[in-house]
Formats: sequence, structure tokens, C-alpha cells
Amino acid sequence: MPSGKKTLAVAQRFPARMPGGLPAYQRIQRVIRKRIDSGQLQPGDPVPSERDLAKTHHVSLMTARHALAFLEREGLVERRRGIGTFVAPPKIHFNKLMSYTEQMAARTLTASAKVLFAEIVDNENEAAARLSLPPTSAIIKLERLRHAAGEPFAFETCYLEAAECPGLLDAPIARESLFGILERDYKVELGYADEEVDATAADPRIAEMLAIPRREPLLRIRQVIYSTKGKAIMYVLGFYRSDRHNLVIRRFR
Amino acid sequence: MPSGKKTLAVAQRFPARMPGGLPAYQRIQRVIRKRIDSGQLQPGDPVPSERDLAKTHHVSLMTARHALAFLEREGLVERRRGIGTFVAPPKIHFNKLMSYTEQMAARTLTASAKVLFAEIVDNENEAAARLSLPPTSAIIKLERLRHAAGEPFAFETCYLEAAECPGLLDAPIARESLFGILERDYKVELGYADEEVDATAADPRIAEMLAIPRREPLLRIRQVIYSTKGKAIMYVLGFYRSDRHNLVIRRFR
DNA sequence: TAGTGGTCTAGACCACAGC
DNA sequence: CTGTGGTCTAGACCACTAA
Repeated sequence: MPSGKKTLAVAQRFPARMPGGLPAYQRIQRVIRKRIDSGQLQPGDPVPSERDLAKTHHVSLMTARHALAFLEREGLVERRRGIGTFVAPPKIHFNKLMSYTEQMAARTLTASAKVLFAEIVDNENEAAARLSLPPTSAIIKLERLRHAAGEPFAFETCYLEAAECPGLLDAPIARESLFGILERDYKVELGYADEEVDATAADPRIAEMLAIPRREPLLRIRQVIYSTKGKAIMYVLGFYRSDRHNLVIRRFR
Repeated sequence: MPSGKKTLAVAQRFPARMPGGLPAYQRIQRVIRKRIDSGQLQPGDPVPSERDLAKTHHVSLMTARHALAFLEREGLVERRRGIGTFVAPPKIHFNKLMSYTEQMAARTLTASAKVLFAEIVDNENEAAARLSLPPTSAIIKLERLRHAAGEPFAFETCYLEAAECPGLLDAPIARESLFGILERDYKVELGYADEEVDATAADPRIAEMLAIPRREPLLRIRQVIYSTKGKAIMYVLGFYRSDRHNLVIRRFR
């Protein structure tokens, strides 16, 4: 009895089709994001209600809800029961995994990077451990000095499994965003990052690179970036001038 | 025609009832959390699938999904399409708004607090602004030195609107968690917090209080805590010894 | 092939805010 | 009162993984 399936008349009118290849809720988000980015929607302005969005996008209420719920987690909108959904003050995108280039762009700064070191190494035990690899694995090590507004802003060291990114060292890593290269050329889907943040003092080498006094406080971030499938892709150890950076996050109870 | 409503026979069997006063998806979360906390479920162990949870808790699939989706955002579980949902490694609860007392407890440390200052003031312009109040509003100012493991760990200054918390200065703020007092005695439902994190150097006063050298790097966190209804409840400015703290967060792409 | 999570429907009732 | 977001149903089909 292969045709035991019922396929109710009511079921599945458009869902199988995803115009643009994107899920409906993400398409709705894209529209709202665009309206905010373009200034068409200002902070405090009301976003269309769940019911409006459902109607205009021809989706069910749950789908429209899903779109708004995610935007709220990002801090892009605020939802108030009985009142509506509103564009949030522009506190920068909370808890959003972005490349350094993207972060600077969000602050209307153009970031550049100077590559100080780019080789395959096999003696980086800690990095290997963070990537869940054996201690002496072949690892791409990439040291970059980050500039913005004509000043040195930060110093980052990236580690990636060499076997996963053949030829990466020949890519234009000096000019292009590493995120962009990974996503476009290596088809890596970045999913999330776990980060450890603390404060530390600039050692002589870093102080000189960042053009600040020795012992100056720095923000230190250790970041393990995972793919959407949960595989550790990259470990980044970064030191950020504290007079030029502050981390903005949102926590929920 | 007031009775135009249809009330389909199929609709609403149990939903109106919330045994325990809690939404179904939160009850499911509570059960899973309990099993993890008690060690009954270890990191890597599979969590019941959406369909299992739906069956055993007598809810629909969407509701079970909702429960698991939130637990994933907290970093408590990991979901893998086609495979299942698993208890995540115990990286501490990401992006979770917790009081200092709760955070230390999660690290199996007992925190205590010494109150250095507790008065109503009206000249804290910046704090007032963070709380969205007029510049010279009456504000409760509370300075506390945080101890754990017999050492000074951190220095925090809290600001709350005085009109919202009458009598707070008479509460046992030295012994009890401020979060607990607010939630229990003032019926405040804490919702989320926006935080700005950077690094700074210890000034003479803070260095002495924390028993560290001057100019030592500290983690500085400015935190605005909001109620579930989006009202700013408390502003906390904290300095944390960087050798005793690191912030753990998760970001999503 | 069976089982998982991901997306989606077409509604429902509730709690809440503002008029 | 209307309109909003919050919770929920009883399914559906899809994409994916593993046996």
C-alpha cells in the first residue's frame, strides 16, 4: 500500500516553492532589514504587525511570527504585547557573528588588513585543541594587523585546518574578507561562534604594532567559529585597542 | 451578530489550561534542564526528539520545537538536522542574564558582597540617561565590592529608579541577591540586558579595593537591565579582575 | 528506508494595551 | 471595542543522515 498517504486537499499550496531559494521567514526578514537599512524605517517606527506581514507575504501567522522573533533576538526590533513591533534604537547588531571588516563597515569605517604571517604550521597545540584536532595537525596560521581610519586598531591571529582550505594562502587574504572567501570559494556555511572575552595588558610586541604604550589594557577575544553543521572551522585570537572597541551584547533571562 | 464566531469542533482541547501556570514549552524546557542539571543527561547524550517530546508532553510538534529552539539559543543543546538533538558541552550558559551571585554559583563559588555605599542621589546624570530618566531624577545608588573564594573579585555600582523600588535600601542587600529581591519582593520580571564591554586600567581607588596593582587591566561592563515589558530597571557599571573573570558569549550568523 | 530537524498552514484562544 | 503579540493545534512536505 504505497499510497497510504492522504495528502489532504487543504495541504501545501505554495510551500514547496521557495522563490529565490530562501525560506519565507528569511525573505520577510530581508524586506524588513532593507527598509531599516535604507532609512525608510527609523528607530521607534512601527514594523508591520504579524497579521499584516502574513497577509502581504501570503504566509501564515506562525511564519510571520518566526521572522519577527528572530529579528528581535538580533536586537533589530522590539516587540510589545498588545502594542506592536518597533524598530529598535541602532545599538549595533547584538550577538551577530560578523567579520572584522563587516563590523567596521557597520560603524561606517573601512577596515584594511596587513598580513604579517601566513604559513602552514604543525606546532600550535592550543589552536589544534580549540579546533578539536590532534595536537600536531597541519594548521594554517594567519597573523593580521587590522587598520581603520588610518590607525592600527587590532591584531588578530587566525587558525584553520589546512586540509579543509587547500590553496587558501594563495587567495587575496590581504584585500578580501576571510569570511567572504570561506563562504564563496570554500562553500563553508558559517553558523555561530563561541567567544571568551577578557582584558589583558599589551606586551611589547603588540604595543609596538598597535602604536600604544606597553601595559595598556586591551580587549582579548578568543573565538571559535563553527559551521552550521557544528564543525569547528576557525580559531581566532584577537587583541583589540580598548579605546577603539567595545563589545555590545544582549543577554536573556 | 455577536455570535459570528465559529469555534470549530477541532479547536482548543487543553491549551487554555496551563497546569502550573507555565506555558507548555517552558514546562518542557524545565524538564530537560532538570535532567541535565541532575546529571541524568550528560554532554553528548541525545535529548528526546521533537516527536517524542510532543507525544510524551501531549503537545503539538511546533510546541516541542519551540522548546528545543530556545534551549539551543542558550547553548544548552545542539541540534543537527537528520540526526537529533544533543546535550551541548558544559560551556557555561551562553548569553544568559544572571546575577553575579548566580554566575559564581555556576562556577561553584560562593559570592558575597560588601556594601560600600547605599543612598538615594539625584546628581547621576549618566545613570539617569541609561535608565531613560530625566537628568536629576532620584536614583538609588548602590556600590558593592564582590568577594569570592576569600578574595575581592569585582566592584559594581548599581543604579535603580528610586520611585520604582521604595524601601529597597532597607532590604538585606548585603546578604541576598539583588535579582532575587527584585523578582520576589518587587515582582519585577527581568527580561534581558544590553551590555557594553571593554577593557580599562585600574584607577587607584579600584586597585586598592581589588588588591591589585594600579593600571592593571580590568574588564569593564556597562549593563542596562530591562524588564520583560521593555522598561529599563537597573544600570550596572562593573569592574572585574581580568585574572578572575572571562565573559563567555555565543554569536550567530 | 526510517527517523531527524526545518519550514509551513489556517486557523484557534489568551493576555494585554489603548481608545 | 479593536488590534497587538504569545501560545498552541494537528497535521503537512522538505532536506538531510544513517543504517
